[in-house]
Amino acid sequence: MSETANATETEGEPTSEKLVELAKRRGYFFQSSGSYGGVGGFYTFGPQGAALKGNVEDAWRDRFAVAEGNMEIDAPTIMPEPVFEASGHLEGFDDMLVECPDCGESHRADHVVEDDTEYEDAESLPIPEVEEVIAEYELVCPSCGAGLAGQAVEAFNLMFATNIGPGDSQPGYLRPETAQGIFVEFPRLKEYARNQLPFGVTQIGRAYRNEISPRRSIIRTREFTQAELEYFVDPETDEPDLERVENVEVALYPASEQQTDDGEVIETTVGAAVEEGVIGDPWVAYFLGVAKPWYESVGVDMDRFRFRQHLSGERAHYAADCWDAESEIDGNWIELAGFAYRSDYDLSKHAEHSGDRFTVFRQYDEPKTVERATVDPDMSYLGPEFGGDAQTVVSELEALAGRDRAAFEGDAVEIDLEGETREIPVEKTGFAVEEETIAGEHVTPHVVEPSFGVDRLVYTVLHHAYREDEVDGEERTYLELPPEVAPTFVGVFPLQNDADLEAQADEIVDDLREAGLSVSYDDSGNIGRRYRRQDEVGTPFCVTVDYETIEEDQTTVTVRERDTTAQKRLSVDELAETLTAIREGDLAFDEL
RNA sequence: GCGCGGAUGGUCUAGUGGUAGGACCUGAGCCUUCCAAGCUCAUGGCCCGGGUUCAAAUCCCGGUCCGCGCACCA
Repeated sequence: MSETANATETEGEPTSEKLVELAKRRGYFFQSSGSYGGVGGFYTFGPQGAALKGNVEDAWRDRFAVAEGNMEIDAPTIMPEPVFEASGHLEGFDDMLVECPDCGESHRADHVVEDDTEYEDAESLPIPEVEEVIAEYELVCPSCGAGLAGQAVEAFNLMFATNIGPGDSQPGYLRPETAQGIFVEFPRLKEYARNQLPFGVTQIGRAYRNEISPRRSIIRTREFTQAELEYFVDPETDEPDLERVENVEVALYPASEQQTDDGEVIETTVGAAVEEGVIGDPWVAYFLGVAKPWYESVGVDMDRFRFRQHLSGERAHYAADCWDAESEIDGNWIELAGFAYRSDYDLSKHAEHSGDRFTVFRQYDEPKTVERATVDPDMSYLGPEFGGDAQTVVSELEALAGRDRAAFEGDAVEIDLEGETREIPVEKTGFAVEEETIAGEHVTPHVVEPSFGVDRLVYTVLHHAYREDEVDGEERTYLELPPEVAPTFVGVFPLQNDADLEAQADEIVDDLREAGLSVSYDDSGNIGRRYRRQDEVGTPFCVTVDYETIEEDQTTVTVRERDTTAQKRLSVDELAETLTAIREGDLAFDEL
């Protein structure tokens, strides 16, 4: 796979340019709203692209939801403002930009302030204050040195804002990641998991970011598809089953290697990487081990694939360890997925903001018995006695019972009420020491988050599948897509314009479609042209009906394989069955 | 958001102040017993707006979009 791949990389225009052209021409993807001049950062997947993307999503679902025993949900793309107040996107997703009046460069205003003043967390300052600081310190443009005083600082939030319902009473935002839709519904989702940790919830869907500068076709867009898994674990008791992935070979690029000049990618196994502490968190290691063979199965070239650890500065403060899956495109590494241990950050934030309970009850092996001091004050006494302060008195009594049981040993208990010491007869407090059985405790689960970018993966799969070779002296372009994800699985052709051949071919098309295969019928031009057409969209097999097919008793057709152009004769009766087996990966063309 | 470069049929491209040509693709037909062959015919285009001009696809300005660099990428 890799030899031809590298050959196509070495000369001529970059594969990306040829691929983008092919994608446009053959219906993989193209810029949206072209008739209206186009709009930056939005792409439409054409017939081939939509099928490929759908197949990739199905493969992801099979592996990360079905095979892992996780549950999939489908949440809205619009959520109300409080969700993003809790998640931190409303504030943290906001960049402050200031433009230089001389050279026109835009800079992060908070960075300018932090670099040249004693302020350390300028991002949290309100904008007018940042403007004042810039004026006060006479800060200058980092590029050209011109004064920035008096320049407006603009807030730029990467979330798309909208209004829910008529008027502007309820602001909402298009989600900048699919994850919040899972976190927000946690209290209900944990019920579906029967309150048992660990459990995982997946979601495949669109997310939106109003990027300042979308780039490089579908690699960085404003609307994109994510496939995310939020795996909820009990941080004290749950451990991944590393044995299942310990022998998976991985290429790791740890932070320590990135920080040296001649840092190298380490070829190792998941098991060894955990043992040697290269991967800090075993859950992250587990999912790296699941992801690697999966990426290979959908067509990512493993010679152009690695896991890169985030540098400490790159990592969110709550994340213990974070790795990205990366693929190489024309010499550049792009992020395909992130694997982060997010601790209880997300659930705690939503618990705090919503007031709902984002915990799971962890039952002790043995119930614990504890003594607890309680009060049950006689309000018919406290009310008349203390009037409006009665509730304060109750609170004081409760607190006192918790911290100083001995205070209730006499006939009266003393409490402090606004600096004044007051006495209350113990018999009126309802003081009691009770034995209580505690069966367990409420735990906020920690979250392990493998988060996949689907569009970038589709791009990588196409890019890594792109091939140029020669057949009988003629140049050929083809996509070496794995049969499992190829948008069209088989082309069916009559050898020539001939009513009998066409009739037989039609019948075969019906049979194959009935068997659930994606079939393309083509009877135009000569046979070679039709093969090349299918090669270019990556159709793995072509079936040709010739005169032998209709003359013989035992009807056969030729089946031609895309990558080698080799042909074999197969009986029509077993055609659907054989091709289905190949698509399922149970049979190889070579074995026919 | 800034700087540089670009935008001509579906795709790739030639070109000039007087509204455009090629190649491939696509469709119809002929030919053709397995790899982009040949022949005939057909469809289809100057990114948008303004300005200069008798006349603008061409020159100028603005915008949109694309590529690259800077910045950004929670």
